[in-house]
Amino acid sequence: MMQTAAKKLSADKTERISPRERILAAAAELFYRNGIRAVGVDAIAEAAETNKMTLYRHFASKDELVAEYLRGEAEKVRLGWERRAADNPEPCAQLRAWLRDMARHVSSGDERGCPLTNAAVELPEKDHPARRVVEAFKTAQRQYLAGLCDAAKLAEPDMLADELFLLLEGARVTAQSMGPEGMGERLVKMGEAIIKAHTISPDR
Amino acid sequence: MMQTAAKKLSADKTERISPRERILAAAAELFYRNGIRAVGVDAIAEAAETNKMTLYRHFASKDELVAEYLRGEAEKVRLGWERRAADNPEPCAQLRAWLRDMARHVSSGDERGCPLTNAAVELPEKDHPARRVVEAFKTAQRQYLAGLCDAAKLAEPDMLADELFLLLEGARVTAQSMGPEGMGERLVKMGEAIIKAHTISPDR
DNA sequence: TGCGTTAGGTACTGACCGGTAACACCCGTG
DNA sequence: CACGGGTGTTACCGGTCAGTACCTAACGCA
Repeated sequence: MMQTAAKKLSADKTERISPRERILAAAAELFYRNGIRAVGVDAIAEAAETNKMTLYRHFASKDELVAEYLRGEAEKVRLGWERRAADNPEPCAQLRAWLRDMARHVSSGDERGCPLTNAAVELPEKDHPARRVVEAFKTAQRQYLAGLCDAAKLAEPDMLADELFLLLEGARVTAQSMGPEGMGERLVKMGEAIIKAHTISPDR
Repeated sequence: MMQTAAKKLSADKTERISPRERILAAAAELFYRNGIRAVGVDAIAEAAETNKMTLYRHFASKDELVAEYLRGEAEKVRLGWERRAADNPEPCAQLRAWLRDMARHVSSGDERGCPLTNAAVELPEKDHPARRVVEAFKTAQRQYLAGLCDAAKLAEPDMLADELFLLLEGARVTAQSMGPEGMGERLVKMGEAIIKAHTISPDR
C-alpha cells in the first residue's frame, strides 16, 4: 500500500533511473571517495538502493564494475574537452580554459585526484581489466594534448604537452596530501608561464 | 639438531637482523609493490620469515606498521637529500642532481610512484595514522625545496619549487600508468628549462 | 644453576569479502 | 488471463581479513 504508492511516486520523479545506472553512480561516488579496494559490493548495492544480486546481474564481477566505472569517468573527461572545444575555437584558448578548469577543480577542496590515476595506484596487477582502461585513457589524453599544443603553433609541442600534463597530474595527486593552499591561482600562473615560455623561442 | 645447526648458521650470516627490521623490510617491499590494502599481515610475517604474533609484539596494529613503513621511506628520502647536499655544495647543482636522480628513478622501469603519495591515495580516512606522516613529509619536502630555490637565488623560488615538485610528482604517478617512454631524459630537459626560465628574469 | 625476556608455532575468533542459489514478487505484454 | 523478464530478499558458500590466547623453545644474564 504505502510501498506501492511510494514506488509509483518515486517512479515518477527519480527512480525511473535503471538499477544499472544507479549502481554505476553509487559505485563512482564510493570508489572515488573511499578508494576502490575499501568499498565492498554490498555497500555499493545498498547505496544504489538495490541489492547484490541485481548488481551481479548487470556486472560480471567487481573488477568489471570497476572497469566500467573508469570508462564512465574517461567519458566525462572527454565530454569536458568537447565542451571546451566548442566554447574555444582557438586551440591556445582551449588549452588555457583547460588549465583554469583544472585549477578550479583542484582547489575545490574535495579533490581526491584523478580517478583513473588513483585506480592505477590501487590496482597494480598488470592484468586487471581496469588497467587497460587507464592506460588507454592516459595515452589518448597525452596525444590529444600534444595535438592541441601543435595546433596552437607552440614550440616543442610534445614536450610542452607533457609539462602541462605532468604539472596538473602532480597538482591533483598532491592536493589530497597537502591542503590546496592557494594551489589554484598558483597553478594557473605556472601553466601560463610554461605556455609563455613556449610561445616565443623557435627551439632553445 | 638440523634445526639448531641451521639456526646457528643463519645467525652467523643474515638472520642476526632483528625480527622487527625483517618485518619492516618485508612490509616495505610488499606494500610498495602490491599496494597497502592488498597486503595482509600474514603475508608480511611470512615474507619476514617470522609469524604474525611476533609482528604484533612489535607493532600495535597494521595501521601503525603502515605508519612506521612510511616513516622509514621518508627517512630514506631525507638521507638522499643529505647525500646530495654533501656532494653538491652549490644549491643549484643540488637541485639539478635531484632532478637527475629522480629522472633515473622514474625511468628505471619498476617505478610505482612515491610510496607516501600512494599511501595517501590508498588511505583516504582523515584520521589514519599514516596520513599525518604523509602530510608532514610533503610539507617538509616542499619547504626544503623552496629554501633550496631561494638559496640558489632563483626568481620566484616558491613558485619554482612548486613547479618542480608537481612536475616530478606527476611524472612518478604517471610512469606507472604509461610506460616510461623516454620520460627520463625528457624530464631532465623539462626541469632544466623551468629552472632556466627562473634564472634571468627578476620577476615578470 | 635458575630466571626472565624474546621469539616461534598453532589454533582460534568474529567480521567481512566476492560471488551464488533458490524463491517470491511486480508489471507490462500477449 | 497467463506468461516471462527484471527485480527484490534471504541465506549461504569458501576464503581471507585483523587481531588474540596459549604454550613452548631458545637465549642472556646473574
